[in-house]
Amino acid sequence: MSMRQKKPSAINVTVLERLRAAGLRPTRQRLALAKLLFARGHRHCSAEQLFNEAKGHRVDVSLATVYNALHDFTAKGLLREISIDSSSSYFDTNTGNHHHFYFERSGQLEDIADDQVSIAALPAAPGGAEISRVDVIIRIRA
Amino acid sequence: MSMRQKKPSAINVTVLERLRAAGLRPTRQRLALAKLLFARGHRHCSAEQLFNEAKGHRVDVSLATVYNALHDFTAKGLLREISIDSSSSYFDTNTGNHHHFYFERSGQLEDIADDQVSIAALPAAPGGAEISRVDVIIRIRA
DNA sequence: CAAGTTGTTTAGAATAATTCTAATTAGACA
DNA sequence: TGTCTAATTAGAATTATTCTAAACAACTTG
Ligand SMILES: [Mn+2]
Ligand SMILES: [Mn+2]
Ligand SMILES: [Zn+2]
Ligand SMILES: [Zn+2]
Repeated sequence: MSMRQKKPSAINVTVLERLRAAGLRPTRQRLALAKLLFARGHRHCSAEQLFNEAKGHRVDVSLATVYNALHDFTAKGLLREISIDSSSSYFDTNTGNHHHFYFERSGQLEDIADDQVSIAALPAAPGGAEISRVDVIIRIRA
Repeated sequence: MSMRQKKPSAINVTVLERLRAAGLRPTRQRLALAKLLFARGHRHCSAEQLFNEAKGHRVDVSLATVYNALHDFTAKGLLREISIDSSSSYFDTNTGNHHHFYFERSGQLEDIADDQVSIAALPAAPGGAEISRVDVIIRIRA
């Protein structure tokens, strides 16, 4: 009974399947990053944050790979990219319809469930163009 | 009757008064930039755009000054800064309540009058914090 | 399993928007 | 006009992000 054999845990299997289902090769780096991102609850995370978190967990991964993974995950619909503060963008593990509180002082984002906001009237897109999504951002001062 | 005396035009007087009213010294550079920004209709303008426009109008002004002016104008409420695309921020000459179409392909912004959007329900800010503003962005694909 | 193929990772350089520094210039106002 | 203070500027610095091209690893096929 070798100590080498590591049986993949439930969370690892889930993450691996998510990557495969998205058409992304489950590399060591992507698995580790996806685990950090998706292990528990929804989050809003910058590239730098994820990179530091990886370092903290002894996950050896380059910053370029963090950017690659975040963009690949976003392209496959596993993440949503949010640019609110021009200083850096956030990646949201919640890809469903929802909105945000933005705390101007701290730069934190907090989810607002879709049904908490009701938009009664919306103008038609000019020229009948297709709406890709509607973002509501409630900015909180201080 | 000297050709040197230049009587300030109506638009120049207006711009000068706006700067003074805001507590900003009406310098040659600020007057020229404010004229470009506020001369006609509302606009959404990046620093680079304004800088190039100034060059086109033979307004000799440094890029640092363009940034300084845009931030000073924003701090005094003459402009509103908008960060939608993480690649650069826009400055909006419309500082009243309104919302935006964002054309993902071109990066253009278009105003939506406040009364065209009706938000029936909004969650309370956590901890009774003060809402500084609510932004609605309708993203248009293609 | 052993290629062979293709996608991924990476260090480090490059890019680009923005900010900073420190020296010069120019409004304001007595 | 002279003094004071704020604004402008060139150019360097900063910072998030992207690019390059070489090494590597996952997948496929035989
Ligand atoms: Mn991005
Ligand atoms: Mn800014
Ligand atoms: Zn979210
Ligand atoms: Zn606007």
